[in-house]
Amino acid sequence: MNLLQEIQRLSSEIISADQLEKMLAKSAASGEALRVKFGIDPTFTDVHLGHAVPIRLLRLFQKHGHLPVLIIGDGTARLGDPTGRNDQRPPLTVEDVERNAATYLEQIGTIVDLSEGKCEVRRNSEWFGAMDFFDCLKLASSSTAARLLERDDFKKRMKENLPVHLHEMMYPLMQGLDSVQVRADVELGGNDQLFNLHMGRQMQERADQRPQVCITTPLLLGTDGRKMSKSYGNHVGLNADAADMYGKVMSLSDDGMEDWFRLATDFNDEEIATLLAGHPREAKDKLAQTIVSGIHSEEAAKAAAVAFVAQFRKKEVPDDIPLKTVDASSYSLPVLMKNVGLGQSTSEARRLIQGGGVRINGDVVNDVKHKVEVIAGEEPFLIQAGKRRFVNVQAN
RNA sequence: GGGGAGAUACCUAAGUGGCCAACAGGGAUGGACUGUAAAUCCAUUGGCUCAGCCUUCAGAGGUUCGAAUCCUCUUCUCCCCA
Repeated sequence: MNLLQEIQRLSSEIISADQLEKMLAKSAASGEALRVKFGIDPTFTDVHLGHAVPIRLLRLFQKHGHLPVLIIGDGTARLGDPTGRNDQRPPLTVEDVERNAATYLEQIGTIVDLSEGKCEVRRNSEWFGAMDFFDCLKLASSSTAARLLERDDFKKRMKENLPVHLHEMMYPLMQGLDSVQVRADVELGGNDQLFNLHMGRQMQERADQRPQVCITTPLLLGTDGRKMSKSYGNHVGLNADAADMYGKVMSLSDDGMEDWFRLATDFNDEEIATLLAGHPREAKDKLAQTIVSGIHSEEAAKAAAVAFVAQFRKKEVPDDIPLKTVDASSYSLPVLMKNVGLGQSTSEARRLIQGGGVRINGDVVNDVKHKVEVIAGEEPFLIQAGKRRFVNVQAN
């Protein structure tokens, strides 16, 4: 498989493949690396496996000698890419943005080599911070309302009578200006970024630059088959610990495995076909171990797999249970549970108890009035809530 | 600027004076079954010192024995006209 084919395997749309082919050929001949732009907005801290798909593609370019240009959207973060949610994002402070950016780079660094000369990291506040209102007007004049309203997300919201704020409409222009500023040859982005990527092309043309090739990557769906999102809890965070990550992948629906193998591992198509032909559980174990190995280590992945089997198939109690201490006293169970973090409120704990989901030292307790004596100097005892929350409790 | 419609719990969405902590669906959580898959079934889904009490229906006031429901003002959104 040549590079172009490999790129195509990991992408859903390339504008245009012909242009990319020519660029690659030219670059190979001249030895001049392509500048491959990828932008991220440090609006939150959790980068998940879905975000990793374009980053893995970026790594592919890097492996072939091209230069990743990572844009930290510390300017655009001020507004956040419009998503159609109508909740107002609280404005991020400079510190938030910096902290998020640092976390992002750390997590991205597990996939792409960020070292000097191998990668270029830019912040778009570099140019946005220097613009005054008249510059903004000039930026705004580079497109039209009709053009911007073509964007799916805006179109949809207009149709549903939801607000579309003016500043949101500036977002694609800002992202486009990034491309002009860094003279991108190629820009990568998720499926939903196509419009923004196009805007970069258009704006580069206006600035007399060669328009970038736009490549979008398929959306990696969450473990439940819906869009991967932290708010659905169906995501696999890149900063999750090995055990958690392994467990999350194991909860993936069978239908999702093929995509996950292709987009989140390095197996080739034949290997994937072979794996999928076997027992789904075995295939998923392979998938989970491979993903955990890539981000943590092979040993961590093996350990996670062993612990997982023990805990969920043999229903054993895991080894590393957090120990919480409370004042020695007599507690009603719901209150004690809330105090040790098993539940947000006593009402929630009460529900868990009534639902039969609470065990003390292995025995189900379904009496909400159950009293627990925590006595100084005694061995800790175990409270389990649901399948996977364990806490040891002891008097402090 | 003028006129009209609307804001209900995580989401969608009923409710137009007492039967409302608020129908229904989704989601989520717990349980059964299992491969922490899917499908299915059951329960729960504001808080608390839990047979009771307290705080919720955009916000602030008001009417009433009693308001998510009626009135006034405010904020926000959408539509039509200018």
